Amino acid sequence: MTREVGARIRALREARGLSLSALAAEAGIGKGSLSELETGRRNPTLDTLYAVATPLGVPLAALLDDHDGAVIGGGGVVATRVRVLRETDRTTEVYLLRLAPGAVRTSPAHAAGVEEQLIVVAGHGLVRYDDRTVALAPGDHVRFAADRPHAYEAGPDGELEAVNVIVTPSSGQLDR
Amino acid sequence: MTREVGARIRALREARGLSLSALAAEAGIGKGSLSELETGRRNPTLDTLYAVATPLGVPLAALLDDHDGAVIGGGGVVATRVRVLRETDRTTEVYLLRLAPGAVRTSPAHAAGVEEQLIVVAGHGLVRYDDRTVALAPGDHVRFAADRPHAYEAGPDGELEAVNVIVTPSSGQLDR
DNA sequence: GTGCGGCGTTCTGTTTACAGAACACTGTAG
DNA sequence: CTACAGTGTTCTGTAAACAGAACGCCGCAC
Repeated sequence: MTREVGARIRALREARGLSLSALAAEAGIGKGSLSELETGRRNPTLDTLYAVATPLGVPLAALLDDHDGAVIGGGGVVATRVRVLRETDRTTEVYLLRLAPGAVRTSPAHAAGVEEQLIVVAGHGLVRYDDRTVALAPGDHVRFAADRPHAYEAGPDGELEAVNVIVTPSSGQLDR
Repeated sequence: MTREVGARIRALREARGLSLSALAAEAGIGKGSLSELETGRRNPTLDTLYAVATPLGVPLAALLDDHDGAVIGGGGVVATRVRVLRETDRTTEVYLLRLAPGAVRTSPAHAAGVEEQLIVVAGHGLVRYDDRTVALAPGDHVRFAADRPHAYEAGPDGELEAVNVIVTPSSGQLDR
């Protein structure tokens, strides 16, 4: 996570032809801090992130990569965010999940009212929610409330690939 | 800044009917940390922000409020982000600036290629860039390269209100 | 060759974010 | 009334983010 953010900052900085020292000076932070930040060895503070984003001329979200195409994965699981649609009453996120054979993706409980759906594109596996375990095969569709812990698990003999849609209700005052 | 983020977290938490203790437990952080974070007395770490965003079921950007309608101001200056349009080759941001009488908004140099425009809606003031000082009156329009430090200044006898458009070229690898 | 200015990294002491405990407060049960 | 389980706050020691200095490296001038 910090590694990705750091790499993104370095890419943005180099794209602008700025030296590390120059960006640190513009941002008003120590260049040692920026060096360790870019190499992912620091867990930056909100202040620091903001200080860096400003002279780079990008919104903070660009550093966090919280947009379409974000890749969240790790540990045999790759989740590519295909689409985020923020509407007044709900946010819908679409991911393409790919799990290596045997890999498990566990999710903590989301907020109340969050619903997940899954359509298997390829491979076999399991999804666990509540006390149920449901087998997954290509073409299968699952829908469940995601306000409890749940997990996806790829079968042992092949990659599991699936489309995952998460709908989060906005509970009123999310947007103003 | 930390104050705004904290307030937003508290609003999201209460909207979901979660107690502070419960959210802290779900996020895996100390409840003292969350308390001080929500009251704006802490400058949270990237890890902490991410830990809090996850059980709330929102993307990180929702906590940072890096979207349309964001209010950036402070110190006699209020900047309301009216619109952000992110395209493949450039990002365009539109702000409505309001400066209290005598207030000054200084900007550090943005990245190379960034261009700003200003249309004065009401009031009088000055804009400084390069070595030039240009007077502003209602209806006036200014356009300049923002890759050098620049400043807006409201006149002494009334609020200055203006539309500010900032165009940042994407320099290739910003989006992937 | 010797300087010297720039680069990014690593090192130093100070500040502070962190987890968790102790705390004060409120409502409910008995 | 006391006991208690819940709330959010403030306190305490530890880990780490911070600014800035010191360092090693490279390229260029001379």
